[in-house]
Amino acid sequence: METIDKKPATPRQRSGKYAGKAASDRQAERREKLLAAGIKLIGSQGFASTSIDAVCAEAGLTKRYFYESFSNSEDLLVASYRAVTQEYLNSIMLATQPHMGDSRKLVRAGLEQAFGYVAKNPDKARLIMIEAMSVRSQLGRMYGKSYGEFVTLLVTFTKPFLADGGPGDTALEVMAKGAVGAIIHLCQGWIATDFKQPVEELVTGTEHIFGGMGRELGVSGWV
Amino acid sequence: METIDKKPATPRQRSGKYAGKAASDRQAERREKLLAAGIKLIGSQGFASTSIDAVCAEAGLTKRYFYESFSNSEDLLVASYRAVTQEYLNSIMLATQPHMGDSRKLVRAGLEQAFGYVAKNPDKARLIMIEAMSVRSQLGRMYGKSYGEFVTLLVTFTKPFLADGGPGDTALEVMAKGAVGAIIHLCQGWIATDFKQPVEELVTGTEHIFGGMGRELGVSGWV
DNA sequence: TATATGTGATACTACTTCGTGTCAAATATG
DNA sequence: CATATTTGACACGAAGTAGTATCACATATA
Repeated sequence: METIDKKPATPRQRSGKYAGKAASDRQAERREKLLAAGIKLIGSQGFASTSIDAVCAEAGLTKRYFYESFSNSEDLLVASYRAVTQEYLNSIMLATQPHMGDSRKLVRAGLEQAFGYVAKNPDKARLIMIEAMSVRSQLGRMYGKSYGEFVTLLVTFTKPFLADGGPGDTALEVMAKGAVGAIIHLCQGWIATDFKQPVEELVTGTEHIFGGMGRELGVSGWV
Repeated sequence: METIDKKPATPRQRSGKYAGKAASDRQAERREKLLAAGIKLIGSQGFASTSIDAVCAEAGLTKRYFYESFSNSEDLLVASYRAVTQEYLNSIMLATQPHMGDSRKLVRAGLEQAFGYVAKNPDKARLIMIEAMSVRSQLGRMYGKSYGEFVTLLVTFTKPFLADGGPGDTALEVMAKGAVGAIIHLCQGWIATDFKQPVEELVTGTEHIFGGMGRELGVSGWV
């Protein structure tokens, strides 16, 4: 019983194709479906009451494929968070692109998109602004990465308009973080009260916050 | 079998006292213990991973007494949130009391306490600034009540220093909400990164935000 | 056609937690 | 002492979920 004297017929070679698609494509497709389902469910029902089973049902897949792409539900939340944050930031960058020369127009366009996106995508907004907080273990990383990108975006936008003699870089960074916090907090309250307040009021109010910061920093056009 | 002919001996009268204390006192005492246990556990481990059993164990009581004071764990979270928020706001009011006449000193004292409290009470800060978000059903109410009090506090502080010709009341309110959001967001990031950044940097940076708002509003001493 | 692999439905185990119930010991009062 | 209430420890059922395993069927290749 020490040797195998008969090979199991023929060890067939397979390309990995199925339903006309390559294995990696099918896998990526499944991951996308799960991500979309996760965003929808977490954003609408909350992370705590979204089970893996429910996500799979929404995606039209089974648990096996969930664990193929994610190791647990927190993993899905983090992935969803990063995907939506990216989309959010991109949409803001796109909206501000035409106004890079005029700081006032830049701010207004940016804020209109920052609040407008939330109104148009309440589930996604809930996900990135509220539910993301649920993950203690990943919270630090999240702040470091995605919110950090938002802050970097703001600092990048500001620098070209900056005069000398304002606060140092450290203070500038804190101010940018604070500005991001102001927007997020206003959105959270807005979401929590079912978007009752007109978007225009939020934009205008936030514009004043940015205006004040512009004055404080000596930005041309605001002083 | 229609009449009861024999009274069950003597229907004793009891005052309700036990261990030398009145019933309502004992009950309030138990509630306090549970609240303290809840604040400690939710603040340190997070709401999601804090079970009612654990809270009872921490409080040295049993589940029966939990349900005597709270109807479920969310109820405890809401109560904890309100208690800590109250304490937080009171501590800020106390710290600013001596500087009501000088807007610059007022802002600095307020900010030092706003951030100082967080550093001194990380668990409580985590509770009110991070974990409180976990309760979808109560979120609206929270925003309406306790954060609203913070905003009101800010508007109240600002009004006496206000000149004419600034933005309207609606914008002022949005600005105040934004300012609260800036502080909260900075605290969240600070907590998430284990208080690495020096508190002085946060205070100074936030001071600039308030300074800018002061300029924008035409507050005397800031323009 | 025969075989290997991908797929989907579902079963299953292990675990946790909630909310309630039971029971004996401790304390107060007639 | 006898009785009623309060307390604490623990038991219990119901429900939900995570993660794994099983099995029949579909699809590709020699």
